[in-house]
Amino acid sequence: MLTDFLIDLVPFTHDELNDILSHFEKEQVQKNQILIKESQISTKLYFVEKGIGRSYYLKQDGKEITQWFFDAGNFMSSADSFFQQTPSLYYLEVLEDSILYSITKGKMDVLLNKYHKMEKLARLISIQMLTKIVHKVNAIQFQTARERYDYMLTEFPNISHQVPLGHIASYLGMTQETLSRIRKNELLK
Amino acid sequence: MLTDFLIDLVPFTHDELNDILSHFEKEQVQKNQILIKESQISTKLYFVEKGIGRSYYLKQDGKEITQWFFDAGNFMSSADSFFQQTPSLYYLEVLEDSILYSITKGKMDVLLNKYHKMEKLARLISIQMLTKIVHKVNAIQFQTARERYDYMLTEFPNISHQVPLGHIASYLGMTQETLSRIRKNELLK
DNA sequence: GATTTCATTTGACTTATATCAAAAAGAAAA
DNA sequence: TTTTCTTTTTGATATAAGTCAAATGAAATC
Repeated sequence: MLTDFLIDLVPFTHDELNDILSHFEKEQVQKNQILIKESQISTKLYFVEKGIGRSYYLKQDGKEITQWFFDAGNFMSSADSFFQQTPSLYYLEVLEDSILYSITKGKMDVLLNKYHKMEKLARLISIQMLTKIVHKVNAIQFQTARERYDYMLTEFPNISHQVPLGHIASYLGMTQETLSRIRKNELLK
Repeated sequence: MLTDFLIDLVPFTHDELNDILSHFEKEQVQKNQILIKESQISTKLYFVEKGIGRSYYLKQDGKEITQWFFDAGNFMSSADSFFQQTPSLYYLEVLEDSILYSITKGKMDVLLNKYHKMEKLARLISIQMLTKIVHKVNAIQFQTARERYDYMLTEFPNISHQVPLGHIASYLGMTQETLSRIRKNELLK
């Protein structure tokens, strides 16, 4: 699955691909395990082979705000913390028992320096993330709570019914109660 | 200024830098000129030497929503449209008489293929943009109208008093009237 | 300087969503 | 099964921000 993801973006040769994959490690992590805490500097980038992850932060009043969901088949990270080695703005956790492939910052730098194509890959992934987050901003900035939920259903169809209501509500910038009411009305439509 | 921006991110040699700069063109554009329209595929990436730009889109009811401001000293583009050659989600316009340096997609591809370091530069710029937009989402998602305005003042101190009120209001996801009232109260503080 | 045009402010009223509190439903543990 | 704990739903009320409309102010044009 990771292999497919990589060659879809950049035409690596067989040898290059094997070299790159050998820098990753397979990790089995259990539900609710935290991969990075807020203010820590991220040392690893993850690819979600199986499972679901999310990033979140705590408001002053202690409430968790989900910032992003990471579905299987995607990279998962506090991207700016990993690439720029700055303190993470988020916690990163796994919401179910999951299988991840991880690569350390050191090994990633080796690959980025060794392969021109690897830099290209990293650029393409960054732009993909940028595009996705732009979609989220557009959905959240000027839409009603109901329209935001519709965005959620199209952007994360799998996730929408697999994670606690409160996580989704905070991701969409609304309260749990509001989301519960929206879902109820959605059925009556 | 463009030169400084580039060498700050990647240590290009003198020759590399000259080669890269020779692929850019200087453009003088007038206030309110539109650089890309929604649904067009972006052919150029711009660097703002002098002036201010913004990206925006139209809601169904015809209202303009500002998506981003581009201050002098930054790249300006519909990034996903330029790099992925997909239809732009936005209009891109200049808000004052400006001086821009532009590079076409074709020339950019030449540079990206020629220089490993150029790919790195593009990656770093993409991640910078990603970081900035993440900050915006955080500000907008769960803060009051007043707090959002405070974010605006810190992220775009120069711009906050140089562009029409309505542009800023829609950027922050509030109405013009609300922003006007916030500014009034801000003075009384 | 007067006039038209565009941008901002102010006021009165409405509404979507938040908040607070409690009940119901579902899941996990005993 | 029963008990306990967690998550979701429902109800009543409050409030921040939106809408509509008019007034004021500033800039551009005659």
